[in-house]
Amino acid sequence: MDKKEKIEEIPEERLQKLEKVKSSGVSPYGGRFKRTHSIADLNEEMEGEVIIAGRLIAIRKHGKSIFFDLWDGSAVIQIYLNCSFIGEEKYNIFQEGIDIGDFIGITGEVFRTRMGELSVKASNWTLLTKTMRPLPAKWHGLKDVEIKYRQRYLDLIANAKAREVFALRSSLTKELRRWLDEQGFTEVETPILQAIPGGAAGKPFRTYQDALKMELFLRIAPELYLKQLLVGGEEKVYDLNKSFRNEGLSTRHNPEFTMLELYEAYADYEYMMEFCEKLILNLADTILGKRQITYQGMKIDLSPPWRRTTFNEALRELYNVDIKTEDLKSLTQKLRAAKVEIPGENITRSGIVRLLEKSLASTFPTFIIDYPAFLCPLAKRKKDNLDVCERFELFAGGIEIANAYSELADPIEQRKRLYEQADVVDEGFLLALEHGMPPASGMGIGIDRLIMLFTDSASVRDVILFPQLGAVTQD
RNA sequence: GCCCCUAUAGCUCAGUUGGAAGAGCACCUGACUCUUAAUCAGGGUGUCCCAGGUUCGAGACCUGGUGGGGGUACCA
Repeated sequence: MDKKEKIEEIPEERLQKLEKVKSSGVSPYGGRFKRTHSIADLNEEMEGEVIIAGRLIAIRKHGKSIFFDLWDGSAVIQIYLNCSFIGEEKYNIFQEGIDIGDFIGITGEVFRTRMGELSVKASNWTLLTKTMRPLPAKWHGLKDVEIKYRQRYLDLIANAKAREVFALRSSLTKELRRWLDEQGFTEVETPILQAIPGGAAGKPFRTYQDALKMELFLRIAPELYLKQLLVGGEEKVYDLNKSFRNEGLSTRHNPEFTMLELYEAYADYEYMMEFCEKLILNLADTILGKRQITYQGMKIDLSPPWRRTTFNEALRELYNVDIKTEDLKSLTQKLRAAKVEIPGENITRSGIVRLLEKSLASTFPTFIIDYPAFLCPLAKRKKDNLDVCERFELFAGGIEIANAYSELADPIEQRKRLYEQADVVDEGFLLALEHGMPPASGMGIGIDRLIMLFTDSASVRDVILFPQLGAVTQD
């Protein structure tokens, strides 16, 4: 597809209008434009002229006068363009050459129309950008989800809900950083390109470093590096990170996703549960201003303390199985007997998580605690029950939100447990542990999922500006 | 990976048992100096996702493919 063909795709009438404004001596693309106000700033008491700019989003032509709506991201205001006031030449160029979608600068006085609408009576207008394609939707909104995701800018123009979600996302991460700083945490950055991806079970993306002639992987989690910082003397660290997992996509999984991972020395998972409550409640209070939320029709009360139930209790309650006395195989058999569909040989960690997710679509956030040790190789075992680890996961609205544990600091046991699960292990991490890591607890929070919960979004794609989609066909 | 649903105008959608591609808005032409989903008169602007097949005839039926959605699997 060459450039010439691309130009031919632009609607003919837009090309004609472009020529029309050019031949009238109006530049179709402006430059720096000094505004005196944002549109939201405007009010009736203003004296003299204001200068504003924005995108023309609706127009009502009346022969010798035109009303149109100008939007600048802060607000919308009506502009009144009058032929005899602004002059016939300027009026006619506007009338013939300007479209919905164009960016316009306006100079004029604020006034109220007979119908009572706050407006600006234009004494001059400036074309700032000519638009070559029509904007979608006026009052249908934009519904085509593929266009929403591929051309997010159109979604942001057409749908207030989309603007709200991403504004909330921005203020949430901002407040998260502010609060963590207030708690004495240090924000750090850890490698995205890793030679041995660790800290989680996901399948990594592969890449290649030419200069070093080595295969590298995009990280699946920052965990092993953050723990090395504890060895190095940091006591409270976090990495608000993008991690990457080369697996199937779903309403809850995007291949690249945002996660908060934090570690605190001298803490354990009991402490971390309280910390988790405080962290999420602070966000709910400051960002949402409430603790009662609705997610996909479920009313959820965030008031603390949140329910805690052990992994074993949860499974016993739901399926009458007791993992204390069974291994993975008999657990799988019992669950099958309880009519749980389990493909493959044995149930997996994520299979169990999904069972819990489904059954915990409850009205309270719930900590599932004390997981079987074989499900968490990086967590510390409980003193009084070595088959179980000090780990919790937080579920709310049927979504897995957080995952945390008391960290395993024993390098000998850590080496054993990692090699039980994988052939290639990050020896650098084990070497660090051998130099001594203080007792600590760490937690990961799925930021995309937390935003889903806070914005009542059904899909993770609705809270990620540019979610991963398939290839566009070029036929 | 597997199963189900889905793709028609710029947008939102209709299209009957297979028989001349439609509506509203947008857009274009004209009228109109306080409208706000402006109004009035006129105009259809289309690779019916793609490639085959069945048929006298396919937007519709069949096969394969692609994109999208949902479910399921993988995600210590």
